[in-house]
Amino acid sequence: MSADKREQILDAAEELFGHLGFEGTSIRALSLKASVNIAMVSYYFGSKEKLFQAMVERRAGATTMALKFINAKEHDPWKKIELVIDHYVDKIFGNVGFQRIMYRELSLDQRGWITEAIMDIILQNTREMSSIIEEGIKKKIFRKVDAELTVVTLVGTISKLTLCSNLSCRMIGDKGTKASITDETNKKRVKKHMHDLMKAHLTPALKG
Amino acid sequence: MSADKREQILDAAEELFGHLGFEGTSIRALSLKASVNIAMVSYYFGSKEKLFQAMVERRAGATTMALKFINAKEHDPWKKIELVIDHYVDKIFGNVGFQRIMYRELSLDQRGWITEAIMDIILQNTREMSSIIEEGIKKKIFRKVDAELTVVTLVGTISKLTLCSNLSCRMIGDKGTKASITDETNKKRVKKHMHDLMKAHLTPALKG
Amino acid sequence: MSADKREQILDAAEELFGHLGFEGTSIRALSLKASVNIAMVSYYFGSKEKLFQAMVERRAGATTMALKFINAKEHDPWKKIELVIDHYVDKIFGNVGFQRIMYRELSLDQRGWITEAIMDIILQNTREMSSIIEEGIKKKIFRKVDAELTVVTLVGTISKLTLCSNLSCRMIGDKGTKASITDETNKKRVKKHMHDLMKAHLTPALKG
Amino acid sequence: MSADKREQILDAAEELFGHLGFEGTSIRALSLKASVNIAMVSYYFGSKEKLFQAMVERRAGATTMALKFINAKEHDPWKKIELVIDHYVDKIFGNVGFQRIMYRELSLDQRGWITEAIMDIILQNTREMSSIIEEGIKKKIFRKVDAELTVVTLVGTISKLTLCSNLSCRMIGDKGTKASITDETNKKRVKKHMHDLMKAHLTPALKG
DNA sequence: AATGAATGAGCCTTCATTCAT
DNA sequence: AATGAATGAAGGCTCATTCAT
Repeated sequence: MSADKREQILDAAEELFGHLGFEGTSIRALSLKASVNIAMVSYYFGSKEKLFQAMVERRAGATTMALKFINAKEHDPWKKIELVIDHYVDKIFGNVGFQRIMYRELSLDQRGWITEAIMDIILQNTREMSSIIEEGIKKKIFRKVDAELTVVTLVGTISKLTLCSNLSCRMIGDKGTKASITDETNKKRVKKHMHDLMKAHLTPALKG
Repeated sequence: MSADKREQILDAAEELFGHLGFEGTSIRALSLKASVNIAMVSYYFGSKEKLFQAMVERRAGATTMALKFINAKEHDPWKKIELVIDHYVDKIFGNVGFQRIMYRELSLDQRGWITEAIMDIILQNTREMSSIIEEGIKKKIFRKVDAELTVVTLVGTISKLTLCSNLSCRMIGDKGTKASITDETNKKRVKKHMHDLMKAHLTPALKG
Repeated sequence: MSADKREQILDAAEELFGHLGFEGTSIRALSLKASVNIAMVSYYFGSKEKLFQAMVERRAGATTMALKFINAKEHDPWKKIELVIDHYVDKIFGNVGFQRIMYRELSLDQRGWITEAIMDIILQNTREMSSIIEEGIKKKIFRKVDAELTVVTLVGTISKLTLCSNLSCRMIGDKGTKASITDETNKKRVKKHMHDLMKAHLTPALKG
Repeated sequence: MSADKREQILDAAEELFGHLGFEGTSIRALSLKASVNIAMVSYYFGSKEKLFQAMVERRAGATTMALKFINAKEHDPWKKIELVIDHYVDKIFGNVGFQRIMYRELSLDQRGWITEAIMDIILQNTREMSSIIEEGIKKKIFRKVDAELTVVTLVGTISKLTLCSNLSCRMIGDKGTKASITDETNKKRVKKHMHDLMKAHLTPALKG
């Protein structure tokens, strides 16, 4: 059955591209991992590059329009920020592999055709975040901060943790434990830190 | 002259590895860029991997022990944080290419031997930062925050900006201008944001 | 319907083999041209080689026994030669594609099994021609020429024109016109030349 | 040494392309035949197609301007025709392999870039022949024949013999002997036939 | 009868590296 | 010290063919 093997290849691609990079992953290794014949990649996707593209698009479809829902709801900005942080951490921590692929690709000058696609995926979410902060500022509920860089801080903190998970594990301590950066304990800790940080950052200064 | 060609190769390596990745850079392209014979890479460095290692080590030497100086001085924690931010932004923004290489390498499972080396370089600095924050907390000058994750935030914000410079330019606005993320205006804006963020984040809450 | 698709494949084969050669024609291209499924070639013919064989045999059947009729009739040698030339030119000019395939195949050392089949087709006709000339010589109506090489001349002249049609167009002039080598005007010109040549070549020398 | 292996490859190319065709010849077979590493073809020529081109150009250089010499000399047209036939037969019979490659390539629609080059080589010679015949006609030494088609006859007869040597051997008899079409005996026979044919064809008719 | 999926061998090319000079 | 030539492995991809339905 077609759909089966196609998915096997896409899964293998996500894993291998994530760990070894595009150039570091051979079609032979891919077909071995997916337990399919080496010719199936060309058969289903046409080429290695098109497989990469298909893999990005598959994941992109599931990633987009995630935060719109939150922003649309009639919460006050504080609640929205809280929800956004929780949602974003859950989403990113739940899909570390693909995150790596996207950010690595953004840092390369190969395959320019995909940069735009990836940026669109990311910008869609960051713009939602920006608009929440700007709304809070306009309503005088938030302090007048640099909204765009605040989003960078939010996104950057979480990216840092997931992209360099080995490094992050060593940075945030618990040296003895071999816990993954994405386990529940860490997830809670990160959410708490982000809530705390945003609370302090966005709360207007007291008068007098 | 030996030293000359060695440096030419290392320069070419930094540029090409930065733009195309390790696997995406061929020794042929490297030797062309460096204007040396193709056999020189193996001749001087032994192999492509060892060239990579040499390039990392060259840059690492110039990068390490940068923040120790600040921490040693007898500033109060607030001043130290301020200095650290300015210094760190300057340093990272001044060497975007090598940053990319390091972080991309950390996200790959190829060449495990180098991960440790890179982590050491990074951890050296982040630990300095951590110790500043923890000192401030102990002295009750700073609020009792998650020191380690605060460092992640600091480092993550700046990494985000430099690693995905195209994306960042589109995130932080000034849509009309084609300004680089690392130009002076942006550098000042980033420093200001970080100062502002840390001020709000670390200032102890007023007593009731 | 079976017969239909078989013919479609054979037609496509004749065209593609003619233009691209046996090795240069892929089964994929073939099935696309014939608008049939890619598996049909193996299904109907067993293999690419057997399809080639079938195509040769189909055309061979229609080609053979063409000149026998002329030789059998009770014409005098001069009339026979005239008829043979006209008939041969008509036949060859009317089927340039297959001619190309045959002669190209004869010049290759691939697929030896088919060489014999093709040679039989060709020899059948050239022997008829030989026998006409030899009959004329025996009857002292023709000069004592090298009958076999005379046939080579006859056949070679026409082969040359059809096999390298682009070249021939440029050789026989009318530079301005983009006329095909096989159009009516050229056909008449070629027949006239061949009649003229054979007349001069075969007419016995005057005595005294 | 460079020149050595380059020549070995070109020699192997001429032989294998001649016998198996361009598509029918693999680089592996080529490198085996030439006793060089498989990567040397790309190293010296860049690609299979460029090797083909180089092979054609090498032979073309040696082939061109062969007949000009004859035409320039101050012979009468009869002597010139005689010399041309002898020279042409010698040349073509001495290089059957390359002839095959050229004519096969002319009959294919692959690699259009080379068709022009080959046609130039051939046309150079045929135009010399044409001019000789036309000169003879103008001087009333030759009969008023179709000069261009006469050249086609001349060239076509010889092409026929060399391109389909197996066939030709069976056409021109001596069935018992396994003699090559290009051996001395056959060469003489062909020259004699061509002289004889041209004599008869070009001699003006006697006046009444 | 007819097909889309699947196969493994082979294609040409480029790779990092080593050799002879 | 430095190089152009040479190597064998591996690269992505296409091939003719067969399988399961």
